[in-house]
Parts: sequence; C-alpha cells; structure tokens
Amino acid sequence: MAEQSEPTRRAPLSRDRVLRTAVARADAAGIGSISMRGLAQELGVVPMALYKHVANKDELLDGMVDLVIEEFDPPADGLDWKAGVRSRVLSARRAVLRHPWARLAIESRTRRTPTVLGYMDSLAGAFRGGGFSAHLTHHVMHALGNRIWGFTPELFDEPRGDDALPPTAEEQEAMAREFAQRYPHILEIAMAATDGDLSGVGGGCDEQFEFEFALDLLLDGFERLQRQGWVRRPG
Amino acid sequence: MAEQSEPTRRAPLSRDRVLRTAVARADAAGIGSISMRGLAQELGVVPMALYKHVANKDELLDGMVDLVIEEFDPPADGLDWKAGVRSRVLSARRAVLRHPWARLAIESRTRRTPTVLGYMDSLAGAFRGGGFSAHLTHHVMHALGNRIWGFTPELFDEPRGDDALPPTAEEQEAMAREFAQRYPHILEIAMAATDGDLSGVGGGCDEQFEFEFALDLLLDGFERLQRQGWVRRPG
DNA sequence: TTGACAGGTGTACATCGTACACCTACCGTG
DNA sequence: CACGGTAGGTGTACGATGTACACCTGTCAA
Repeated sequence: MAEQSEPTRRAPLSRDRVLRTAVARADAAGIGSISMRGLAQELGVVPMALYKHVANKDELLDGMVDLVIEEFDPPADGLDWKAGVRSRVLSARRAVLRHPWARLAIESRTRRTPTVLGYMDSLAGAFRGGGFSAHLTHHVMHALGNRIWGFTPELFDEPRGDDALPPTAEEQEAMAREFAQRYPHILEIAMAATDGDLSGVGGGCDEQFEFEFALDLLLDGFERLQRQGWVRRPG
Repeated sequence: MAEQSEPTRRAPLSRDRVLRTAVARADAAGIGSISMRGLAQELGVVPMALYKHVANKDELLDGMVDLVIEEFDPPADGLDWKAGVRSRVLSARRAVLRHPWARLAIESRTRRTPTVLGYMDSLAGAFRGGGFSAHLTHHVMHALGNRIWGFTPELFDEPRGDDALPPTAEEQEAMAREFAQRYPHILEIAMAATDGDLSGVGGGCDEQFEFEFALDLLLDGFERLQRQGWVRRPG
C-alpha cells in the first residue's frame, strides 16, 4: 500500500527526460560514460525502455547535440553581418564549453537534424543579408567549417586520458633534451605561448584567444572578398 | 611433411605488417571494420597475438595514422614559406583522400606520436623560416587547425551510412517544399553550388575548391599580418 | 645442455547495442 | 459499462568487442 499510494513512484519517461539526463550525465562524466544501459539505470528503468523514446544510440547522441544547439543565444538584432556572425559563433562557443563532450559529439556525427539545419540556415541568412552572394556564402561557410560550432580542433591539446605515472625528474630532463633536438620549432612555440614557463605545456595555450584570432582573421578575409565584389568563382 | 616443408607457412607477424594490413582493410571497408579480432583473422592469427605488437587498439589506430602521415611528400625546397606550406598541406590532403578513414581517425585521436610531432615541427619551421615570430607561428598553426592534415570538417557532407529506402517522388516533392520554407538560405546555397541541379545535393560541393579557397584565405591573412609586423599579442 | 625470452595460443570475462516477445495500464468508442 | 487497441515498460537473449591472464613452443646464446 505504501508503495501503491506514492503519487509518482517514478517520473514517467519521455524523450526529453531521456535526453536531458544523458546530457547531465555526459557533462559530469564525459561522453564515454553514455551507454544505453547506464542511462537506463540512472532513470530507474530497464535498458530497452529507452528504445521507446529514441530509435537507437545514434539518435540519442543527435538529440543531445540538439539540446546544446538550443542553448545558443538567438540572433541579436541591430548588428551588421560581421558582428552578428561573430557574436553567434562566440555564443555557440560558450554553449559548447559548457558541455565539453559536445565537441567530439558534433565532430563525429553528420546527421543534419532540423535543429542543426536551422542554425546553419540562420547563419547563412546573416551572410546573405550582409550582401554576400549565395556562392560566396557557400564558400565562407565551408571556410568556417566546424568553427561555426564554436570550437577548433585543438592541435596542441593535452592527450585525452593519459594516466601514466608522472616521469621522474631525470627522465623528464632527458625527454626535454631529446624533444628540444627533434622538435626545435615546437619547443620554440611552446616557450612563446607560455612565456618560457614550460611546466604544464598544452594548458599553456589561451584557447579563447586562439579561437578569436582565427575567427577574426577569417571574417576579415570574408569582408575583403565581399567588398572587392567577389560573387562567384570564375570558370 | 608437406606442411612442415612449406618454407613459410605464414609470414611472421610484425608491428609493421599488422599496421599495413589494418590500413589496407580500412581503405577497403572503412574504419568501422577495424577490430582486433577481424584483423587477427585476416592475418591468420589468434586475436591476442596482435597484442605482442601493439599495446592496444588505440595504439593500433595511432600507428595507422602515422603510416598515412609518412606518405606526405617531403618538403620541396626553393619555395617561399607560403608556397611551401601550401604545397605541404595539399600533399597531406592527397594522402588523406587516399585513406578516407584517416580524417575521422585523426580527428578522434590526440596522441602526439613522433611522426605527428615531426610533421608539425617542420610546418612550424616553414613559418619561422618565412620570418614569422614564434608567437605568430603559434597562432597561425592554431588557425589552420586540422587543415594542416588536409581536410576540413565537411559541413555539407552526406550523412554517413544513411541506408533508408529512397523516398517516393511525391514524398520527395513534399520534403522539398517544406525544406524550402524552413531553410531558404541553405536551399539558395545548394542551388548556387549545384548550378540549379539539386539531384544529389551534397555531392554537389567541389570539396577541393572549398579547401583551397579557405586555405588561401588563411594564408593571405597570415601574410598580411606578417608584413604588418605582427609579432606578439599586445598586453 | 640449458634456460631465457620473444612470439603465438586458448580460455574467459565484462560490457555493449539491440532484436524480439511479452505484459499492463489506460483511453476512446460502441 | 465492456472492449480492444495502443503507448510504454519488462525480460531474456544474442552476437560483437577489447583485453587480462596463464600457457605453450621454437630459437638462440651461453
């Protein structure tokens, strides 16, 4: 009786609840922690129950990505194309940084859900509104690539999940010497990025700066082409 | 006896043979077809035998990527930095196109093997040799991002492995109408890219052109910064 | 002759996605 | 009120995967 009279022994499942739980789990424990079984357990339900709400794991992932995209700020008005695109992309970046797993998830899927298409369409609209030809809009969207999602492949990142024992001081010294010999330019870059303090290289990059540096470089390039009257490729 | 006297009943395993077989298999059947078990079978060997030559599957993938990188052309001499970087990146692209799985493999791994580091170091050297400060070199490498490997995330790609039944003519018509309403700018772009022939959108993009368009846009931007005497970020 | 060791084997386990048949509670219709 | 369809949750089962661990075997140096 005690059990029966409890008003809702378990909140009923729904696609939305499944997706939101998955997002929360991924936020906390990484995308690798998402399994149909684990997720079901967290929802107090048998694994197969999820399949009544999402077709399969791929669709689950797509849905999670959609939720992130829905966090993007709506377009602000009163901005010219350049400021508009810039602010939208940086807003996308903020959302993706809130959900670190999203970068990998976006990279690995190619499903064009309505949410994805909607975002792309509205970005394209910003360029068109700024006087870009359809052709030029096409090319600049390609040039932005995944940067429209607010991230760059982070070339100099720490390797993911490297949990070897930290090397001893002398091992470290020896590695550093060999590294300096084999990769002098990378060393130089790393020194520049960290102002000479190499402890924790990789964490030394200011990713936000790098992102905006590249974004502005591209936007400036776009602007120049558009002003020059670039309309479509010759031939 | 017949069996014993056969000179080599099976070519002996080696790390190299394992990796090359894996690359060939991935070339033929995609990265998804790479499993330790399948690979072992192809080599006429029990799965665990592979572990005497590669530490685990991750290392196998890293090794495969290294093989692709080793196909990149060596730096040509007599070129200025811009032509040099351009030709190296385009050479990387040719190699990656030869091994279509490599794009995904490179995106998903972050291990910096000596081969990876060597390539990055030599690219960085090209910029340094062209008069770029270490700081600027760092930033432009970030700006290139995965483009140094010769690919862009292909925003408008066909979704991978969509094997649903082809829609009927009327379904197609209805979808097209709805699409046009919801995503007018994407439609416009697609029309531009395909010169009005929408059959097989997505295949309509000239990826090579898009790649070079973006690459040159970036390289021109780099050149401009370098000429302006950009050395390091203020502050 | 011996014994170490590199390289190949066999068994076993945990984990995963998901197909399929089933049950059950509800709700609109007769 | 009876009833039948249906949405949603259950249980069992299968095949695949990566890989730990103990084992065997052939080769070669001492």
